[in-house]
Amino acid sequence: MIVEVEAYRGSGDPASHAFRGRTKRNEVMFGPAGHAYVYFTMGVHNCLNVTTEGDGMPGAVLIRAIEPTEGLDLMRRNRGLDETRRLAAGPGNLTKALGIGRELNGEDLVRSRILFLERGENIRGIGVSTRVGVGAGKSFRWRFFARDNPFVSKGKPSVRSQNP
DNA sequence: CTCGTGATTGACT
DNA sequence: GTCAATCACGAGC
Repeated sequence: MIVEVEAYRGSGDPASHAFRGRTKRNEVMFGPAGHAYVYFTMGVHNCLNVTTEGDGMPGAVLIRAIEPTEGLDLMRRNRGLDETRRLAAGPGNLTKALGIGRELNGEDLVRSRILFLERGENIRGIGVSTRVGVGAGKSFRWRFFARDNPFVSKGKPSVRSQNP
């Protein structure tokens, strides 16, 4: 169950990979909505996004944390960690737990049998904050998370914010 | 618990 | 050459 996400857009969002236009890395952000955008960062981690907008309008939602509900053993093995609360708390941890790599970049999440989303219960009590790891000047309050859910990551939002 | 720091690849300027 | 949509770990409180 997804418990923490952040939104990114190309136009008017300096923190977005797509802010300065189309590149080899970010091209799936410019494609149709509902595809996986997987990128590698900090020399170590992959991060999973779901594209939005589409039709030449770049956009994506970064999946930052999930509450594991099944496949716990596999996730523990992938992470080399026992503690359930931290298995998939944080975008890098999440992709490692689920075994998601850049080979899934561009995957059609509507049609794929490998990677897809299912509808679950609506989450009650959604918190809003600035995005994690984004410079203060670029920080819209576009992080959304399940309040009081222990599986949300411990990343610190930046202090200042401005919503367009 | 919080804070500071190093790791390590590759995309972009 | 710069630096990033991060994480783990160790020191200190």
